[in-house]
Amino acid sequence: MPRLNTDTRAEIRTVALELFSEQGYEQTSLREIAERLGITKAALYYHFSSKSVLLGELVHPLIDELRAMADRMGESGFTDPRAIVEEYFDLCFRYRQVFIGLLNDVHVRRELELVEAMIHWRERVDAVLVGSDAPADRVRSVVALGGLQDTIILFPDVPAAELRAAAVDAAMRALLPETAGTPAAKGAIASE
Amino acid sequence: MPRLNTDTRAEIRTVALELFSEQGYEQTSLREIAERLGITKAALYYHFSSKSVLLGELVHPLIDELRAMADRMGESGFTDPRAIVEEYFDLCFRYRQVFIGLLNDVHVRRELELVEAMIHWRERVDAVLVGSDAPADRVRSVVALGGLQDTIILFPDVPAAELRAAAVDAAMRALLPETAGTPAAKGAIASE
DNA sequence: GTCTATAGGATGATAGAC
DNA sequence: GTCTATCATCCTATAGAC
Repeated sequence: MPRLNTDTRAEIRTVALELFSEQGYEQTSLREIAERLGITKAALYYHFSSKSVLLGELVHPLIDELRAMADRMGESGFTDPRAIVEEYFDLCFRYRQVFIGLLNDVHVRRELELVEAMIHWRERVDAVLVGSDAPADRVRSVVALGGLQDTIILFPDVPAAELRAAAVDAAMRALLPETAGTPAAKGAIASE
Repeated sequence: MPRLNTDTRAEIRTVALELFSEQGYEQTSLREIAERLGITKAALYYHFSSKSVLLGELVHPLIDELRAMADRMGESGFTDPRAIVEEYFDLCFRYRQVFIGLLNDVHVRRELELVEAMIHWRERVDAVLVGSDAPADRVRSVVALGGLQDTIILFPDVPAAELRAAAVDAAMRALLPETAGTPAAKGAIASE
């Protein structure tokens, strides 16, 4: 019989994200998800045609937002490094459960062909952040954004505002060209 | 019959590391490993008592070295931030296949109880690198070391020396306290 | 050291009743 | 929408022959 007053589809997504994040995608069976909801695997298949489709619905919103962010850069005047770094932090933070639990999962990256997408995204962002596509320069951007992400994973209990301020600050310094130490070196970057 | 002129045990380790890195630990079956070596699963079990033990033999050397590095800090005079960051880069680089392929695998981290180990390690290293255990300060260390790791993953084709120079440099800047821009702020850190 | 054969179990997915 | 029952497939691991 139908369960009362519930949006089963949404509940499945919620439980799936929880379990995928905790245990990994492959290590979580549809049986587990169904059991926690008090339904059967077959009912689950009524709502999602496959395990992979369920995964996609969890991850795609983040991917889409990342893509939209990259699109907005370059086109419009969205080129201020600090603004970009801050927005990237906010995006990672908003989707932190997906970020931590799913984007780091080997199988998820394979299944959704995420590696190429992310590399491509990074290339575009790096170019704007350090104004170069030479590896020696892009390294700075990778340290900045990669390090930024890690703070969200490693400090789940630090208040968001405090974390954001400290992390963005450190990331901005990582972005500075090698001749750093001279605050005026790149105007908007070095100033606060 | 025994295969000629081969060290099967070592070959298993090599092939396992390759496949685990490419596909993830759980996604790689012992059948696959055995097939690639031209032996059977049963032979594999002769050399390694379980899949988990095989995994442990691949990962433990790295864990041990990380631990040894943390032990050397504090005790002896091994406290120069740049030296620590450089050694951390070298360690990550030397074990990059394990680092990229296994430490990022959810199931591996679970199975080897790696999360607590890594968090503990980071706490000790952070304290030496930024001289504080306040989150606002530790963030700098996390950005520095986390970002450093990412460069190894994202730039597999950049010559090691070039990568190291650029990555360590960016990481060192991320470590600077918020009042950065004044090169003399922390002596050895800011100078090159 | 390596083999064949198999136990024992979990999994994703489907068919068809209600 | 949810169920029961089942399929086909894969897995880790073991027993015992050679």
